[in-house]
Amino acid sequence: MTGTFNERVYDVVRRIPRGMVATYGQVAALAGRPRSARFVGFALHANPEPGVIPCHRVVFRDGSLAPGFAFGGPDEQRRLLEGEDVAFVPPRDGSDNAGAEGWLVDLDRCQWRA
DNA sequence: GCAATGACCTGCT
DNA sequence: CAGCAGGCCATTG
Repeated sequence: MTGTFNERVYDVVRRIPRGMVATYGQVAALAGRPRSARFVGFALHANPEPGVIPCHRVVFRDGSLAPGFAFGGPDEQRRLLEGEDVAFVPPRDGSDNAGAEGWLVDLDRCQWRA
């Protein structure tokens, strides 16, 4: 189990500081597989260590969250991000928002950079 | 043990 | 400008 791409993803997500969010592509890139963002979601879905891996800090490239697949519900995910001082912004015109309540994370201010 | 799918992203037509 | 297809590793049935 150790030394797998999946484990590397958990390590990156776990390194995300509070109040910051990372995108799947970014986590995948930091994990060493910029073209394997799909498996990042798979890894988080497996979530072998809940409470240790802040899956709610991982969002899409657009800043939207994962509707229906959140650990406890999209409403809970947005609530957690707000509780961590994460900046939320209304959806821009022209962008289809698939997030919770149509609120997107302000990647310009809260996107975690290595 | 084999086969198919999976919270995505990027590039090309 | 918009739509379509491909790519990668691991987990589950």
